[in-house]
Amino acid sequence: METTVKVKFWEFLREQGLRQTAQREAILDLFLDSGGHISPESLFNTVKRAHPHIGYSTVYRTLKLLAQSGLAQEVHFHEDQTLYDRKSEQHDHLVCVRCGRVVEFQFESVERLQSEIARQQGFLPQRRKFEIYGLCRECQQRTA
Amino acid sequence: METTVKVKFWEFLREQGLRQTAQREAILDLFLDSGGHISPESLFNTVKRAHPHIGYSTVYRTLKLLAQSGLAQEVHFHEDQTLYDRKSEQHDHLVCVRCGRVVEFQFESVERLQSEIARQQGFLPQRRKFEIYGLCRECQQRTA
DNA sequence: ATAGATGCAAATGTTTTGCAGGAAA
DNA sequence: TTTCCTGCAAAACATTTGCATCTAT
Repeated sequence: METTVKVKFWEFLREQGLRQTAQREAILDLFLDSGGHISPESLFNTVKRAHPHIGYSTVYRTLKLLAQSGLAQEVHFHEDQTLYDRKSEQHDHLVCVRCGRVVEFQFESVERLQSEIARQQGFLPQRRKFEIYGLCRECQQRTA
Repeated sequence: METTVKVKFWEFLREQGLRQTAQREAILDLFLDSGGHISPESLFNTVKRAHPHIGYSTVYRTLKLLAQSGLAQEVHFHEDQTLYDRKSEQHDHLVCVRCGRVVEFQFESVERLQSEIARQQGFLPQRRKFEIYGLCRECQQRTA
């Protein structure tokens, strides 16, 4: 079933007149394996094992393509580094400030609240960022 | 009443064994005048008028101090630049993706939703980011 | 054959740091 | 006077770009 995602990316490339390459495939595979929330840096370090000569630029460029194709989404939990998240339905995140763990959640009520607030202020909402930062269960125990 | 805020900053500095300087005062004044959401860059450009020899580093360092003192808060609406927002109660933002306008809002229900979601996942919430991106009223008209 | 893709090195933009001289306490 | 600040230039980062060389189509 990951195959389906892969095929979508190849289709996207074809539509854009772009090419299917070994590097792009390796990067896509790692991105999918990661289960989401991967940084260009760690992806680069991993992909180097299979492609020792690959450059950072190829990783960055491919990740941008994944974002354009709609398969990935850029997120910014840790201020100065971009992570790439697997795109599914609109969802939000809980981020542990100690261990960095990220848990996704999806609540109807967030959606409703967003529409409601935007309407009141005359905004036409397009997307949102809802991130709750705190301590996950494990880190609470290690602290207390 | 801005004076009160200023006094708080001087107190903070004194407690930390730090000093009150003309540059810090100029930066604080501009930060307060801006009404929030100011970038180091624009603050630097403005403060240069009164202090032609001031350096970027002084601006950055002072803004960090303001954040540490609890008077300011770093926010990241536009991916690659940090803005400094005046810290008041926890509040959230609507950001216009076209003109960059930022509107703050404060809804009891966001607070409740945050607690509810965190509880369900076993997180101890500390802070959040809730930003709705879209078109403000004016930009909708210019588009449609 | 031809438009694209790659890898490298150099450039970018933002933020930080080292340091010598200057100022607040 | 002592400790902290400042401004400058240089360093650090993450990310992007120019370009000559390769490669998928």
